Amino acid sequence: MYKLLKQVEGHARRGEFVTPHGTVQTPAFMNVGTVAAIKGGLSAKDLEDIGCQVELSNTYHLHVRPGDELIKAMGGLHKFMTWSGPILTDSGGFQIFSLADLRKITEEGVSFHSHVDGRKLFIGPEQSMRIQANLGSDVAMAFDECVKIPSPREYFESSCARTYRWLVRCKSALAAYNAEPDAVNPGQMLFGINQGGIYPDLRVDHMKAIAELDLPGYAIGGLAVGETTQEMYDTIEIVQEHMPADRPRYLMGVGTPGNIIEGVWRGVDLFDCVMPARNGRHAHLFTKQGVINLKNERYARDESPIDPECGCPVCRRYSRAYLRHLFKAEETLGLRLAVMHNLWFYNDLMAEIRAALEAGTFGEYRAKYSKLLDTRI
RNA sequence: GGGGGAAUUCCCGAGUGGCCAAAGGGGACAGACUGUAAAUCUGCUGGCAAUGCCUUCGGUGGUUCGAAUCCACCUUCCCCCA
Repeated sequence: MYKLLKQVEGHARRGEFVTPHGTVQTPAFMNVGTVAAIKGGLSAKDLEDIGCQVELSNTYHLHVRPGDELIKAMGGLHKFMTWSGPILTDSGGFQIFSLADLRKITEEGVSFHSHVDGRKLFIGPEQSMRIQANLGSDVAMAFDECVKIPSPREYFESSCARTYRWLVRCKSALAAYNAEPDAVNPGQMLFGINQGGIYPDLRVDHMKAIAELDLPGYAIGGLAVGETTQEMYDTIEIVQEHMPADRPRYLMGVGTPGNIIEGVWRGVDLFDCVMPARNGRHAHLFTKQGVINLKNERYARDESPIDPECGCPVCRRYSRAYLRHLFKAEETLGLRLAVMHNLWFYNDLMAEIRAALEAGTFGEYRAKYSKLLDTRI
């Protein structure tokens, strides 16, 4: 359930999203732990410490290993990973894009060759819903096809139509699975996903069609996969007008801090991205002054924290020089601390955005930070 | 005392007459990363007025049209025998 608290400048919204495992203050960033772990060595406890509201895991990856049946037998994903807050699971649709060389699509669904051991596995709408029901996440994402940009318009047309048919199947399958007596999380919600590349008419037609299915939330998918940043922003702007205002809006896989500010400006409530974790592991750190690469020689004797304006546990204690040393020495502590800082930065960014929305100063906040935060310094 | 082997560009190491500014690896330096096959991948690593030129393969001298590569001596290091 989504409650709009305040509609402000642009299309930006301050709201609350209620899930079976707690209420999410939106706009919010969802922290990506694909295999029920934040890469870089963060625990569920760490997620609590860095202000994470929602954890995100992946259907395909957890199905491959350790198996969704096993997780169900262990009491569901929340209990398994000891995260008691909201969890959203992605459907495996993104793997149609990212594992393009290992899969084949048909109307029924997608057969993958496991990236782990090569074995064949089939995921269609019903399988994706079954897996997500077994995991017991609070939000199950529809099984969609994330199509690379550029692709021929005809491909987007047929893919969108198929993704719509898959969504109808997802809706009835998930309802059935969650009505079973041993359902892990009977209150699990299904979000539909809009596709259509950067073709405005395809995007709008698809959005209108899936909106009629009256789902608890909607996502914009298929962006940040090859188009320009401006095309991405334009697409969000065009689609958001047709997204139900009383449901949460989720921009999948996006993005940089600047992308998030611009997404909020265009009415998005939920975000997720691997960037803070992956780039953190690569010593690429976000600060209020811009982005730094901690491996650069100029930080070798820098006694200051990663970001003087940051209040995270890492910045309160360690110097750039020490963290750089950890990276150069390939100590895993460096990865952990860097990811911790970056995720804190993202969650803190969202808190600042929410505060600015409440104070009516988001326009100024956007003007100050939208470009600055993505700039390499 | 006698015999044998080795010295290569930041490091290790290939190279035994021209295709060598010199393989490969490491390190260093830098870049990429957006619903995670990513603690990964890419570039770069003698100098310069740069489709070419200069300096460089322990040192000095020599052979040759041409030497990191062949010869002589020197220096240093390693191994074996006494």
